[in-house]
Amino acid sequence: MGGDSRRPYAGGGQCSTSTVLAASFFARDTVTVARELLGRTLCRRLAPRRVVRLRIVETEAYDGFDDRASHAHAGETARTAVMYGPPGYWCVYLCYGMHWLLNIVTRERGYPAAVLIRGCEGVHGPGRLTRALQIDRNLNRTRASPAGGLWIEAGTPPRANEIDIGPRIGVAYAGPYWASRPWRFRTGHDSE
DNA sequence: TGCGCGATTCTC
DNA sequence: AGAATCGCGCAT
Repeated sequence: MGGDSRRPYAGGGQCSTSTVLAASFFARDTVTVARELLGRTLCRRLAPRRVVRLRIVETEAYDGFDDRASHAHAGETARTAVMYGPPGYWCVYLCYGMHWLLNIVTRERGYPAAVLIRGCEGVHGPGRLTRALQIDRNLNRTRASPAGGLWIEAGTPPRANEIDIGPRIGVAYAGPYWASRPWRFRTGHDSE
C-alpha cells in the first residue's frame, strides 16, 4: 500500500473525470505492481472518437537481472532495452512469431523489469488481448498515456481475497525455481 | 549469413 | 499433441 500514486488526468477534456496511472505507480516493486494492476482499466484509443476500456484481470511479473524467465536476463540488447528504461513505458514484442505481447515497464531506469498484461475482462490471453486492441510493435517503447493512445486508469482493484496467485505460464525454460515463482495474479476468472 | 528458440493460440 | 510463423541473439 505504498501511498497514492495516482493523479488526475488534466489533459484533453473528454478524459477529465478519469484517473490515469502515472509513472510513479510503475516505479515500485514489480510483483506489487503486477498485483495492484488487477482491476485497473486498460484504455486503448482505436479511433479519434472511440476509446475501448477493459478491466485488467490477469498479470505476471518479470523482475530483475536474475529472473531467468525474463528476456532481460540475457542482458541489455536492442530487444530488451525498454525493460531497462524508465517506468511507465510499454514493452511490446512478438512472441512465437505471431502474437504481440503487452508489458508495462516497472522499477527505476537501469533495473530491468516489467509486468505482462495477460488478460482483461472478456478478453483472455495475452495474444488475444493485443489482437483485440490492435496493439503491435508501433507501441513498443512509447509511454503509457492518453496522448499515446494506450494507457491505464485507476479502475477498481479487487479485494485481497478476490485475487488468485500462482506460477507464471509458459516459462518452464527458466528452470523449476523461476518457473514456480508465484508471480501470476488473477481475479474474476470464474466464468473463464 | 545462418540457425534455434520462444512470456501463444488454434486445430486435429 | 502439433503446427503456425518470424525477429532476435549468438555462433559461424
